[in-house]
Formats: sequence, C-alpha cells, structure tokens
Amino acid sequence: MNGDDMGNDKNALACGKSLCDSIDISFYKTLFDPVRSDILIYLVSHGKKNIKEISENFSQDRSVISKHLDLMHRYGIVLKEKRDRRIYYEADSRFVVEQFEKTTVNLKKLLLLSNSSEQQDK
Amino acid sequence: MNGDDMGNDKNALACGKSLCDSIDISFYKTLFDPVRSDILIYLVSHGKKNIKEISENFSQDRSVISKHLDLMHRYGIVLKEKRDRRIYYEADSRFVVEQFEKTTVNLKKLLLLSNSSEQQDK
DNA sequence: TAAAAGTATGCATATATGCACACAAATACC
DNA sequence: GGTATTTGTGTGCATATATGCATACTTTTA
Repeated sequence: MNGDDMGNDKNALACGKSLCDSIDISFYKTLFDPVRSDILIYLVSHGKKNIKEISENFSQDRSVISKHLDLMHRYGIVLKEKRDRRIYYEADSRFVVEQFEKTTVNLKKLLLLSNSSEQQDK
Repeated sequence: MNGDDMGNDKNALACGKSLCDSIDISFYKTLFDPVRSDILIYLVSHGKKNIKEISENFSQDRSVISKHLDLMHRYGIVLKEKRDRRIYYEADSRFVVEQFEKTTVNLKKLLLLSNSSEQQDK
C-alpha cells in the first residue's frame, strides 16, 4: 500500500471496515480444518467425550487431539466440563450456528452495501 | 481411526455426513486469509480492477496478488473478465453471501439435528 | 505406589506465503 | 515491421505457520 494514495484512492481498509474487523477469522480458520471439523462432527453425533475416547477414534495421538480441542475451546466451538479425573468436551452447536448467522448478516451489509452505487454491474 | 471399531463405535465420518462433505472447506479457507479478504473488500468498494491496480494498493508483489486472485477465482469469490490487454477482477458478492446462507442452513441440519436424541448427554 | 488422563516440549515435516526474477502475450510507438 | 513497454503468469528459493509424533511431565485417582 502506497502512502501517497491513502485517503483518496484508499487502500482496502481505509474505506470502512475490513472482513477481519467484522468477522472472527480465527474462529473460521479453527473450524475449517479437516481434523477439527471431524472432531466437531464426532462430538455432535456422540455427545460428551473425553480426550482419550476421542483420540481412540482418530488416527492422531492424544497430545495432538488435546491441542486441537484446546483451540476449538478457545474459539467457543466446544464446551469443556471437568468430571472426576476426566475432562469432557461437547460441541457447542448452537454457538457455531449463531456465528454463521451473524456472519451472514455482516457479510450482506459489507458486501452488498455498495450495490446501490454500483448495482447493475453489467 | 482404528479399523476394528469401524461400524460399531464408528469414526467421525461413519455416522452420516462430515462437514467436508456438505461444506466447501476450500472456499472458506480461501476466503479467510487476511490478504485475500482484504482484496475482496477492496474489490467490493472499488469495482472492477486489474492486477496492476490492485497490487499498487497492497504491499505484496504483482505475482503474489496474481496467485491470490487465481485462488479466489477458482472458488468463485471473484469474477474475471478480459478487456484489451488487461484482466479485470470483480468481487462476486452475491455468490459469497449465497455460500454463507447455504452453509448456515446445512450447519443447522448437521449440528442441531441430534438435539432431540442427544439432549440428555448421558 | 502405580496407573490413568491430560498437557507441555522438542523435533520433523507439510503447507502457505512472499519475493525476485524470468518469461509470454498483447499492445504501443518509432 | 520491428522493438520496447505493459500486464500477467510461472519458477525457484526462503521463510512462516500448522500439523503430527514421541516423550516426559503433572495431577488425580485406584
């Protein structure tokens, strides 16, 4: 980005919001990993499971699954619950769906906004 | 995934669909890259632009921007149109929004489906 | 004290990104 | 027409990030 055309020809970010601002990219990057999305589906269809149970159904090591779940938990994709010596994970389906709904609304605003001034592209 | 418990204790994929099946993960991985989402926003707010114009507004080299746009075009995020010696790219906002809407619907089916049979986890 | 469950660490590999440059194709200019 | 310039792409290399494995460690419980 050249400094000299900031403010008139503007860089992508100058004209309001960026996707990064209005959307939690990290959430989607976390969700759209093959292993993690498989874990999510596994949890959706099997209910609460601990890491040992999960890793027995995947080719990856316990330590790997543990890190994936930590990421997923950090972004709200799964819930964590300690019971006796185990930590049970559970898909937070409602939250995930809500994120998508929210993002869809934001995207409409962000992407279709300029339709009025730019409308019939061709 | 152990082969011996396929079909009873099931791996994540055995129990119906996976996220990968019903959702175009590559589309989202392509979209949720900082540079590419910035390019998308740039195109949304500036209309049709060629690679030279775009790369002048980003810090990356033309060749880098070219590759990003190629990826974006492959997944339908941008439209391509050749005019004289230039190739103009344009955000396909409608398509992007449609993808999100479709995915939201799929996710609801996929993630909230098991609510009835799963609510009492255990 | 031993086993189970989860996590942290170091290392190896895979993938993604970016740069610099060379190249191809189309056009502009003499 | 022939040459130079513009525009976009392909390639090789370097770096950054992500993923996975093996292992050691902590904590809890049997």
